[in-house]
Amino acid sequence: MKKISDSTINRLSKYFRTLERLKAKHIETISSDEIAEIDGVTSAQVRKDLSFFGTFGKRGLGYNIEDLKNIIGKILGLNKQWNVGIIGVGNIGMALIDYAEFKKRGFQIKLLLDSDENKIGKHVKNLEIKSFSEAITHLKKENIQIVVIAVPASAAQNVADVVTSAGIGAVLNFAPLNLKTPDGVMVKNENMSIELEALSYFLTNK
Amino acid sequence: MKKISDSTINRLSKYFRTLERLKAKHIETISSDEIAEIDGVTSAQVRKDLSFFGTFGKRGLGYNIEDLKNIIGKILGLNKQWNVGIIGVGNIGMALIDYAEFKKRGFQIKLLLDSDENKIGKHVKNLEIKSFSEAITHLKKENIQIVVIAVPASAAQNVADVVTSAGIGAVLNFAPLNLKTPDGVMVKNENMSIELEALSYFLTNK
DNA sequence: AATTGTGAACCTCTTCACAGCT
DNA sequence: AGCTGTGAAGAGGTTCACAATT
Repeated sequence: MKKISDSTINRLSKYFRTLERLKAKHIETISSDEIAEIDGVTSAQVRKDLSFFGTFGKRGLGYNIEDLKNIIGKILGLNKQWNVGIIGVGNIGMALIDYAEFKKRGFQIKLLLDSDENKIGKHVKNLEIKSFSEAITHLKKENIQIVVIAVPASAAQNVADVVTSAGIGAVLNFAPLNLKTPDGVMVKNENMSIELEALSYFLTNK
Repeated sequence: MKKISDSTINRLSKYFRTLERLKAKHIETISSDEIAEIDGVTSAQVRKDLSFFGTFGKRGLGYNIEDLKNIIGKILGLNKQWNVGIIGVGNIGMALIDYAEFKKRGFQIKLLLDSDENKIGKHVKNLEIKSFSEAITHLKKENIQIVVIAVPASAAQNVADVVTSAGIGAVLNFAPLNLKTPDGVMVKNENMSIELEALSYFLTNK
C-alpha cells in the first residue's frame, strides 16, 4: 500500500469527528468546502486527502455524510474493536481508563499493569491491576494489540522492550523520551508538556 | 522574528530533555550526532534546528551540554514561570494538576475552573475549584497566561470564546474539535484519541 | 451552477555535502 | 582529525486551477 502521510491520517480523524457530529444533526450531504471550514483546513486539502483512498463524492453535490463517515471509519480501522493495555496506572493512566473518546472509537481497555506493589490487585473500573512482571503472559492472554505506556521516563524503555518482545506492534507513548523499538513497531508519542512548551515559545517570541 | 517551524520547536523540546538527562549524568559535551541518535533524528537536523537561533557549538568538539540546555531553555521560554489555568476538572484536568513534567518546566497551575455545581468549592491539591461563570475575573486576578481546555467537545468553543475575550493568547485544547479563535491567539491541540487512531490505521493497513 | 478529482506549480522542510574552525 | 554551520539539492506536502461530472 502506498505510503500515506501522518498528516493525512490525522486529518481523516478530524473529518471523521466532524461527520459524526453532522450526522447527529441529521444533515445529509456536505461539500469539501464546508468540512474544510469546520476543521480549519483548505477544501483542496480535504479532497486530496480523500483522493488517496478513492473517489467518494458527487461532482456538483458534495459528499453523503453517513457514507463518508463509514468510509473514513473503515480506512482508519475504527469499525473494529482494539484491545488496549495500559502500562502504568498513575495520573495519566488513570485518566485514560475513563476517557470516553476511547471506548466510543472501539478502543477497549482490557489490561492494566503496574509494578507498584501497592497498586497490584486493586481494581479500577472493574479491571484488576496486574503485575508488570507477568506482562507477557497477560498481554497474550488478553490478546492486547495496542499498548499505552504511561510510566515515568526512567522506566519507559524497559517497558517498551518487554512489550515489543511479546509481539506488540503498536505503542502510544506518554513518557517524554524517544523509545527505541524493533523495525515494524509503530510508536506514537503523546507529550502534553511539549505542546505547552510550544505555547511558551510563542508567548516568549511573539 | 523569522518564522520557525513547529517541528523545529517540538524538536528543541526533545533536545532540551535529552540535555537535561545528560547533565544529570555529569556529561559535559556532546556532538550533534549523539543528540540525533538519542532523539531519533539526523545530525544535520539537529544542527539546522539550532542554526536558526545562533551558533552554539565548537567545530571539532561539539556542544557544551549545560550551555546548550540553558540556551534552548531560553529560546523556549522555560526560564520563566507561566501561570496556567485549567478549565474543566474531569479526568484529564485532574491528571494534569498532578503532572510532574509541568511544574518542572515552569508551568504553574494557578486556577481551576468548572461549571459543575458539585465540583465548585472543592479543593484539589490546595487549589479551590472556582466557578466558570466568573472566569474572566479569576483569569485576570491570577494573571493567567495559558489556558488548558479540558471540557467536553460540546462546551469547548464557548470556553474558548470566554477566555480569549479575557485576553488569553495561548490555549492548549484537549477537546476533539477545531476551535475558532481571534487572530493572534495560539491554539495547540492535544488529542489522545487521534494518535490511537493513527495506530489503528497502521495495524489495519500494514 | 456547483462541486469534485487531480496534474502541475509551489512552497516548506529535510538531507546532503563540504568549506571552515578548533 | 573531528565536528560544526550552511548553501544547495532533494523530498514531501499543500495549494492552485481547471477539466470533468452531476
